[in-house]
Amino acid sequence: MCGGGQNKHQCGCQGPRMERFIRPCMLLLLYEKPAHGYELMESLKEFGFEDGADPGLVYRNLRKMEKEGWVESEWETGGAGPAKRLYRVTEEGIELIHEWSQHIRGNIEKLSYFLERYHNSIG
Amino acid sequence: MCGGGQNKHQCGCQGPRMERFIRPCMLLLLYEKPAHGYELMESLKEFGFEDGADPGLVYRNLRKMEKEGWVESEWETGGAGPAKRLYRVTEEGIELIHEWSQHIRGNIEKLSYFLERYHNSIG
DNA sequence: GCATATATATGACAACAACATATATAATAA
DNA sequence: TTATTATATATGTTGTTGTCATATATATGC
Repeated sequence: MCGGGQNKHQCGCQGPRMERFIRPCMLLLLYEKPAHGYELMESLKEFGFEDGADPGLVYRNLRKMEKEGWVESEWETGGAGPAKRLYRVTEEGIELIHEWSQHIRGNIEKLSYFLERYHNSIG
Repeated sequence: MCGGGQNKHQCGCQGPRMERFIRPCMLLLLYEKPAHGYELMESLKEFGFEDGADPGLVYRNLRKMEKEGWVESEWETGGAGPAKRLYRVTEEGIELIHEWSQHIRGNIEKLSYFLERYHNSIG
């Protein structure tokens, strides 16, 4: 999210990065429409990955989530360009989206508490 | 925040953890009142670090932030118990709190976008 | 023929949370 | 008196992860 690299920001604060936020985003995108990695890199911009997500991050997460059984893939040959691996979310992955949403809700509350407290003491 | 360890949750989702959220929280606490590490471990509970933050995490972050010039410390001997290192936030650290708050605001927006989209497609 | 866009993949490195453990001091309970 | 607990700081080790660089291959446009 921030902290140098492709999602730079000006201050030296380096955080918080919310590293694994990319995973629920990817699952939700795949729920909406099966897609391949290159496509996800683009559409992740909508979730705040400003310059498009890092390819290594996307592909490795897809591999890992497939290993975990959250997504499944099939090769798509015969289209334009090189062969693409089409991913779709599994039932298990869909359950995970629901659980993740709960945690994201909790994280919003925690971040909001920080902001509230910040305003009361400094802001 | 979640993802195993001291801040466990039941689902296997492992994220997002928002790792470095501890740093702005520590700075804000030190702005409100100079404190030592052991004290911070306790008061971090108020920010959602449920079982109290990990000692290693707290002390290493204090060291690192002192190295960066965001906090400064002095030994406090002569009280009850072992000597404690009293930390206070520097001017530079205070500026950082402001910048961090902006990013936290941004992160809330991103997480909220996820939730909104989640509700529109599944929830 | 050559550059570019598309598409997937991996190697290397640094940052960080997580967990375990070591240390010392004072107060309290047995 | 001894053992235990609370206080307080610190470090070593491991696994995960983001980041960056790079390798590979295919199709399209110039």
